[in-house]
Amino acid sequence: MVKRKRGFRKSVPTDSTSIETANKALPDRVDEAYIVERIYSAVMEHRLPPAQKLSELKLCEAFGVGRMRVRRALLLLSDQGIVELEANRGAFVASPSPKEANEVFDARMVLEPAIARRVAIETPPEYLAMLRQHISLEDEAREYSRGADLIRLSGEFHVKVALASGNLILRRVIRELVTRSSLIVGLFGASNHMDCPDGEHSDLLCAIERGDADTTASLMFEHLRKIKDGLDLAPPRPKEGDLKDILGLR
Amino acid sequence: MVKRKRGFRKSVPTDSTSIETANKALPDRVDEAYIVERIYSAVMEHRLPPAQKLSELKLCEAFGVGRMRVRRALLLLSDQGIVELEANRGAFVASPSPKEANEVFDARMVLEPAIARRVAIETPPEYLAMLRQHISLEDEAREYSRGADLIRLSGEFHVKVALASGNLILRRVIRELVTRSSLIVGLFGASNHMDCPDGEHSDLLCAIERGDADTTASLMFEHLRKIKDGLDLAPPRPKEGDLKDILGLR
DNA sequence: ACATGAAAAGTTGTCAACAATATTGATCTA
DNA sequence: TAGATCAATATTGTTGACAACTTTTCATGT
Repeated sequence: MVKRKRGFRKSVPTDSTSIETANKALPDRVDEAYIVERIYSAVMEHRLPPAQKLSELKLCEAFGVGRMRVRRALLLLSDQGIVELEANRGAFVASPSPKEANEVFDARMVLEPAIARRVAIETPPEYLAMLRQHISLEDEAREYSRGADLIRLSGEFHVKVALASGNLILRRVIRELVTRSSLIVGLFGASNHMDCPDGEHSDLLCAIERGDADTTASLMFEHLRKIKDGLDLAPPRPKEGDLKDILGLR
Repeated sequence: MVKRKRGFRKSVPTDSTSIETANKALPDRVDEAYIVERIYSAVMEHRLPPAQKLSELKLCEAFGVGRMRVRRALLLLSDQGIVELEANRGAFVASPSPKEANEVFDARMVLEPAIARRVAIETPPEYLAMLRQHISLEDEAREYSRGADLIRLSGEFHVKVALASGNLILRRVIRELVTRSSLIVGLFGASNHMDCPDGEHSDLLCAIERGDADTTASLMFEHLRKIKDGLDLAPPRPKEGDLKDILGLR
């Protein structure tokens, strides 16, 4: 019989796939939002690969929390397309199909230029400073070849641009899409993957700073198109049930 | 004349707090998504007013479901800003503050013109037909003064425009915002509330049909601005803790 | 009559046991 | 040995009981 040990929340032994790789002290009160947040981060940093099993028990131990909290967090994540729930089989990090990948980038190419345009038109100076600082973080990560950080920062830039609109709803929408994009890049990124080509974030910010709305929107659009074109979405991977088709047994 | 697809609804007397006002046969398998869907609809039709208590027990009875399902549905709804969860007090239909209301319409005025523009540029004909048909439904509801239907249809039009992009992510984003808008209109709508001024949806569709992207985007923007201007967002209602301020006890 | 406070009732939050399903592993057969 | 069959194990899904908290009711004293 397995006895459930609940409540020890310090120095839980974690394997390489653990989402607690970057061990942080857990907050006093771990709620669903916190678990969601941590899984979000792990996905953004490519520490949680697509299709990774997310066992309830392991999550319970990792966060020192009862099963209910974990299940609620997984439900929220599945509602946002970050996690896939399979009945009686459990939760897995989502592995988007090429079709879904297309849809995500399609949505981003519609939404993000509009948001960026708005930011270019009117933005409090403190947000511009934040974006500048972020870009220097990216430069630093690139200089020291800190790949994991660069991946995360590249995504976060887009979230911060949305945040610069001052509208948390827009930030939330983009954050969801950026996180899913992180999974997509992990799956379909070609070997020469430039998640966010070098100078483009800087160019974008320049356009924003000088209030050039049209250029900003178009730079954002092209930027996203470049990322998408860098993916290898051609072969729609067969799904489970398609074996019959492949073997000509229909 | 317009053929009404799903026309008659048996008028069943129900108490005012039931979300099952429009009694439908429950599906065999009621899952979280279904409950969420029904509450969405009830909010869109202004049958569920802001701040309405959503008791777990009553929802369990209404849907013939265990408490777990209801709780999971409420969690999803709260994540989308449709419902507010207060610890140990339960779930209430959200009643957005003027600030939140501003944020919602602000987001819509950024996103929806961009989506509409995209629809104007390229849309499968079947979607255009769907939009035309929808407008005739609106006309019919207006002609027969079926207010509840008109409210719902006015919101649904915006969702369908997003759907016409062929991108379900965009549809989902807009649906969430439209539903929250429904709450906002219920709270702040002036007496002469024109949820969606008469001919504007039709004008918008015309611009879409002739592929005039710029006009489409600008019509959508102005349309939303008009709706927002029709709201009375002036007096930021005091919240709980502000009593001290009011009484000058700070 | 009013305010105060304690008990009662009702609702939500949490947990643990149980049921249902999936996965693993051992055994058997051709 | 490869494959199939079936028991053993592990994981997830569900339910009901109980704890924690809030709201209501009611008794008491001024």
